[in-house]
Amino acid sequence: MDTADWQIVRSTPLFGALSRDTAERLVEGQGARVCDKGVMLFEQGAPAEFFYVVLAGWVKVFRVATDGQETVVHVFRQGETFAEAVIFMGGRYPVSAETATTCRLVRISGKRLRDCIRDEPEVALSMLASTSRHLKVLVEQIEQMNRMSAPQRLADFLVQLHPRSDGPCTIELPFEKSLIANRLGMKPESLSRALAKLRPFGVSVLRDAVTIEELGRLQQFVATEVEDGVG
Amino acid sequence: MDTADWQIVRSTPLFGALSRDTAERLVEGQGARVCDKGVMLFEQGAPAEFFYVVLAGWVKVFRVATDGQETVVHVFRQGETFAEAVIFMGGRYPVSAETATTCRLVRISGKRLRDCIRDEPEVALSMLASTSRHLKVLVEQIEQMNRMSAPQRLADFLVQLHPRSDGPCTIELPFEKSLIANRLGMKPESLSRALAKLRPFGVSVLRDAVTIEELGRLQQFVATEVEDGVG
DNA sequence: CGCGGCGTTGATCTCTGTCAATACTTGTGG
DNA sequence: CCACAAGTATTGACAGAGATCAACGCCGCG
Repeated sequence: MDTADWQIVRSTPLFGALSRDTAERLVEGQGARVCDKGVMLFEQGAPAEFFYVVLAGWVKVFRVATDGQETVVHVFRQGETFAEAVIFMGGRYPVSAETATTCRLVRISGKRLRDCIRDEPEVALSMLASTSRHLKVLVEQIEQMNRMSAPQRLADFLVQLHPRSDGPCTIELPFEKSLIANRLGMKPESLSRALAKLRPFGVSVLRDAVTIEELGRLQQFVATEVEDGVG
Repeated sequence: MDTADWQIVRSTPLFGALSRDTAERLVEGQGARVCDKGVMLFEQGAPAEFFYVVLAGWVKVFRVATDGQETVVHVFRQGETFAEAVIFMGGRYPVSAETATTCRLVRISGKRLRDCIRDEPEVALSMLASTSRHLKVLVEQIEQMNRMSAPQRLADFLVQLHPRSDGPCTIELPFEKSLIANRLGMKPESLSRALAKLRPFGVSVLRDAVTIEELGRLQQFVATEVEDGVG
C-alpha cells in the first residue's frame, strides 16, 4: 500500500476521523490486493469475516433471490468502505459482493476491527458515522425509486458521476450498462430507451462515452416534477 | 415507565445487550410519553437531538420531496428504536417521523447517548448492532420493490404482521390503508386492487380486518416466481 | 471467419398511476 | 336521532411506463 492508497483510506468516513495511530493499526499488514473483474468477494449467507476499502475500481453489492435474480443494492467506488456494519450484525453477510471492474482493495478482518473498538472506543464512533451514511444512501435510494422515472434516475446517476456542477462534459461509463440498469432498478432495454429519452436534453452516447452538453440542464430535468411530459 | 415498558425497552437490539446499569442510565428520567395520532416527532432537515423507543403504537418515518410528495421509508412498531443512528451522522435528520396511531414512546437525547458511549464503549457495540439491523431492513426493502409485484408485496406485508407461520388467522390492519400503500411503494387504489387479487388465495377483507384462510398459501404466493399468472 | 457476449431496437402486453365518480365511516350540530 | 360534511376506501375507465420477447447489429476474440 503506497502513499496514494493511504490517502484514499484516510479519505473514508470510517478512517478519516481516527487518529493516525489507530487508523494504521487497523490496516496494518493488509496489503492492497488487485482483483480482476468478476471476482466474488463474499457471498450472501456466508460468515461475515471481512470488510473492505475500495482503492480503485468498482464493487457491486447485491442480493440474490431464491430464483437467482440479482438486485444490485449499491456499487461502491474509490474512497468507500463496505460491509463494515455487517460485522456487527448476525454473523452473516446479508448481501453478496463482486468486483464490477478490475479493483484495488484493502481487506480488513472483523476481528481486528472489534479488537480496535475494544481498545479505542473512538473507532466505534467512526463506525457509526460510516454506517449512518450508508443508511442515508439507502433511504435516498428508496425514495428515488418511488418518485423518479427511469430516465430521471439515469440522469441523476450521470450527474452524480461528474464532480463539476455545470457546463459540458464527457463521461466514461464506469461499468457495464446492464449493471447500471440493475443498480437503477430497471432492465437493460429500459436503460437504452432512457438514454434515448435524454437526447433532447443534450445527452449523446457513443459506446461507453456519454457526452452531456450542459450539466445544469440535466440536473434541471432530474428535479422536474412529473407535470410536463418528457417529449 | 412501568415494568412492562421496561421489558419492551430491554427487548430492543440496542438495549437488550447492555448491562442493566447502563440501560437504566440511558433512559433515566425519561418518562414514557403518550402521543396522539398525527404528531410530528421530528422533521427532515431539523437538528437531530433525540432518538426514540416505541412502547406501543406505530410511527411512520418518511422522506418529503421538494414538491411535498411523501415516501414512507419504514413504519416502526413496539419494541423498535429509530433515529438512533442519525445522531452520529451530520447533525440533521434525513427523514421525518410522525405517529401513525396513538403511541407510547420514550425519547432519549443524543447527548446522553454520546456520553454513555464515552463512558461505556459497550454501548457503541449495541448501537452498531441496531444500526446494522436497520441497514438490512432497508436492503431487503429495496430488493422487495425491485422483484415483487404489488400483490406480492402486500401478501408479504400481511404475512410479516402475523407471528405464526401457518394455519388460518385474522389480522387487524395496524394503521390506515393509505399508509400501508405508501409503505409498500404503491398508491391506495393499487392497494385496493392488490387486496382483491389476493382473494383467490384465501384472503378476505372487512373494514380493517383481514382474514387469511391459510398463511402457508399466502407465503407460497409471495415466493412465487413471476412465471404463472395471478389469475 | 464465425462465434458469443453485450447492447439496441421494435412489437406487444401487463401492471400501475391517474382521474373521476361513488360508497362507506366518522364526527358534528341541530 | 337524524342530516350533513369530511375524510377514507373502493371501483371503473383510461393512459403511460416499463417488462417481455424476439430479432438484429456491433465488437472482440479465438
